[in-house]
Amino acid sequence: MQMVERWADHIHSAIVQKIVSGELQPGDLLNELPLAEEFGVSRTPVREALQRLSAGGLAERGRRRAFVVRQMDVAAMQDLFEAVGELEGLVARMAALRMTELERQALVRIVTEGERDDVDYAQTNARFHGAIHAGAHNQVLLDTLDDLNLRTLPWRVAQLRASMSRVQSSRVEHRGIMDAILANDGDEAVRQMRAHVAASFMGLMEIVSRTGSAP
Amino acid sequence: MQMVERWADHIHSAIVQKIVSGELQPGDLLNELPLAEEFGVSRTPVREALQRLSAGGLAERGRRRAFVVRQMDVAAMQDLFEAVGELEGLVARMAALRMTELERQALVRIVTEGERDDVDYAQTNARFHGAIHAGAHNQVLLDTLDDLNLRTLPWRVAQLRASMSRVQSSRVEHRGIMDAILANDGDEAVRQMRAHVAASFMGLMEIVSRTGSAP
DNA sequence: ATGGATCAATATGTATACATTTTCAAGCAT
DNA sequence: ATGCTTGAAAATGTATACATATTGATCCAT
Repeated sequence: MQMVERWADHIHSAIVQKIVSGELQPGDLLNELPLAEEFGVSRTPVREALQRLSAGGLAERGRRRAFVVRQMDVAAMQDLFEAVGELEGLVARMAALRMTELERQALVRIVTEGERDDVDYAQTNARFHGAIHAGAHNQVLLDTLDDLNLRTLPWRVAQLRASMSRVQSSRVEHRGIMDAILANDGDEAVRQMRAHVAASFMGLMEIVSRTGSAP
Repeated sequence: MQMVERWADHIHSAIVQKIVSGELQPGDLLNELPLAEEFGVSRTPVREALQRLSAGGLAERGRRRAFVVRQMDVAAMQDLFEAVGELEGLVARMAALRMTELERQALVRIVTEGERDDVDYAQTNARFHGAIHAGAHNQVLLDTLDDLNLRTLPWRVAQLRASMSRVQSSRVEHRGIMDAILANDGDEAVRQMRAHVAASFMGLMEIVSRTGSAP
């Protein structure tokens, strides 16, 4: 009973990886035949993968009805980042009100360990937000937020490498959010989380105006 | 240059309609071959439609990897309804802070006309929420909320017919939310919108425990 | 009688061939 | 030179055939 991963799933994951890593950039063509040849399969599983990418917001239809890696103009980017910020705030407030004692201790551990100098910031940040998402105890909001965050990743990779100065202030913000949650202060958690997300997105708009173009 | 709708789109819309209208109920099989014969096409466009249904949360994989109309246990239902309530509240607050004067007047008109006795409540409710969604001026949140609301529809149809008593109180709630928005009172708009959505979902849990079952 | 293995049935996964649509360019008329 | 028409090229949309996997039942061994 060996379960072999289906090609459609594998191709989907592979293309997602290429998009969020920057190997595929917004506007790049996603034609079926070249992809099929690249993976050594027919167009059928490639089509399924592309349709899923489109449903997830990472691809859109371009000329000739072909899929392209999603492009976003400045307005769309602002909407996306604002949505993520508001949702992260919402989830942070819920976490502040209903996290279990175990989950709170795990959060403290993540923040504390993340303040060491030999740990990867990106991973710490992911674990931090992951812990809060889990603490909100709502699978639907978790999935929704994951989808939106995935859509921001292609635009964040460039920024992540550039601004190491963000790491130090981000650690401070993490601790501030953690304190608000530990104090069951939902409103304060919202405020600080919104500010944290906004700060994380700072400087991305100029990248958009360079790389992105209106669909 | 006549643009003929593609089968995949048509089939997708048709199945969505059947699901939200109750003709297809949670747990019902969505096998490819019967659907292909029903629409007089091959399995290919049917598969695309089903995959899109799954991505939209209206279908899920069942036995034999076949798709079925999505079932939800009580916990999943609570998560979904809570998510909708929180997001509606979020959007209401944003609308209160940034609706244009024109949009505010349109909202007043919708609420006022909705209080007449010869108009359909479901339509009025849809127009009311649509106006607020638009007033939030964020396409991403609008799309997200539309997706989640669509997922609640299959469970609301039964309820909508049953409880006519909700109409009167719902009108009062609409006016309360409107007043908060007109007063630019974001926090009050959140509170009232959450209460409104929660009241709209009242009584659905028992339907879940009858119809739905754990996946 | 029960447990497990094997095999057939059925539905999905993939490959391939054909149809349709969309671009783009070349050519003609104005 | 400009604008429209026409047609060929290329990509997606659909149909069909084949491969694979899952499920359920039957048969055998204990």
